[in-house]
Amino acid sequence: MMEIKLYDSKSKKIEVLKPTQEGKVSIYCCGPTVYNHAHIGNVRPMVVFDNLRRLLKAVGYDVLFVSNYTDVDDKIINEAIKESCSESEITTKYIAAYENLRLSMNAPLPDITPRVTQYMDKIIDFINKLVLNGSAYVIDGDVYFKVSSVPTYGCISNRNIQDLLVGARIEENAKKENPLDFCLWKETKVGINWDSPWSKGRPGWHTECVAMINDIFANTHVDIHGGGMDLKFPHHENEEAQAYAYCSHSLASIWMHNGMLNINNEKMSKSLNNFILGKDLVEKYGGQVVRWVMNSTHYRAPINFTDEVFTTAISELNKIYTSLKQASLKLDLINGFNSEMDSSYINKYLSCLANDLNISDGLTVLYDVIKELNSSIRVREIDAKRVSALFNSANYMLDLIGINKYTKRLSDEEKSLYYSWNEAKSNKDFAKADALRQELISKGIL
RNA sequence: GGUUCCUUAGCCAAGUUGGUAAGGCAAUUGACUGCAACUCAAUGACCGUUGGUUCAAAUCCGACAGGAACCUCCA
Repeated sequence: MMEIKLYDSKSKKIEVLKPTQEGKVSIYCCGPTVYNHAHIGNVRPMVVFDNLRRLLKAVGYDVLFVSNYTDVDDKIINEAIKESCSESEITTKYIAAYENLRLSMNAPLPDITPRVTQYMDKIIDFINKLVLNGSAYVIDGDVYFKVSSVPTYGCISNRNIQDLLVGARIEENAKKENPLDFCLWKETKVGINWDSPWSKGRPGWHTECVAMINDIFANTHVDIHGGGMDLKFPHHENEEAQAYAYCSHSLASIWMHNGMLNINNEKMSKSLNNFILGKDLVEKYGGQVVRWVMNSTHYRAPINFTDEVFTTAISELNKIYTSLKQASLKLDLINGFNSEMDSSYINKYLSCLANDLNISDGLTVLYDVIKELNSSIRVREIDAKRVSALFNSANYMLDLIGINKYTKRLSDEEKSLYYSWNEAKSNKDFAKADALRQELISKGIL
């Protein structure tokens, strides 16, 4: 099996993926808090981890991909109050919207999508174990995690407790033993809440993922844990700390973080009023173009969205599909399709992707294929075997990064239309030829 | 204040272990074409600035300039 190399945020090195179970890879990716439509920042991890999932499957792994929905949160409660409805009405609505968005981005749903509300017993149980083993403490119905109980605290985000304390804001919550301690359970009187040994309340955000991983995956461990760069601290740091406190080992073999997204060189934020929803962008350009743009920059680097990058993406996709369309047409006319691929191109492509998902590098291989394809269909009599292999290879490469394959085939009627056009041309009946050409174009055949 | 990261042609962008820079878009020129479109070919980089290490640096080390993220909810 081809070796997969991925950058691990914790070791700060590119590591070879060594799954705990032979032939199987487990991935957990922090999902959205479903209080609103997903913004384009949420779209990036969809794409990045879907690319990873596709690659792992392509090289032969059995992949278990889990991503949660945070459906208990202050923002959800506030939204429910604002809309005067229940929390679950809010979350149901936005989970559906999120799933639609995923599908429009050609990112299939995860294998499992646990929700906090479904795991409340497990979460309470998990917190309780941390209280019992002394790494968490209870004050007035709240439960806090004791950061000092974990000597490795800071290992994910490369911080030390000293620096964090210096930089910490003045904490209004005087109840905590240490300003860095974070809330695992919070007593609450507003909004939805659950009974617990400590109070009626709800869990803190940082504890849900660990508790769910603990329940879903064996040994409180996943091969790959992913999310946005901004989750490194405090979210992932706190997850890791809880895992250590709970079972004395790391939560994940590889911690992957995708880069952020800027709009015209500015951070996307509500205050700057440059907040773009995923659905709006998809409506404007289509999921394929958006995905192509996201694929064009390495996943760890920030992407800057400008109109120009979308214009470029449209040109690039057009060029590729034009080539595939013409090749398909030529093959279709002579029933020249087979299922072969060019293994040399494919292997080269795979090894680019296997190197920490270097899609840019991989695209050079795709462009090589397209170039050869274009040349090979311009001859009088095409080599169907070769053209087909190139065509299939390009399609396969596109699919690996979540871009649609070209699959259209001509009907007999469409074929005869094409022949009529050729005939008119050879008869030098250009008026008729132009009319037929127009028809072929409007039918998407040319 | 602390911690990271980035700066490669008009634009996007790759560049594991140092050996004089992939690719794409746009542009110009040419070829092909009934006219187009498509396609093919050709044409571009003192790798932010400046010191240093080295036979050799975009790649390592230092300084400077500019930009970004995190340290608080955030993908």
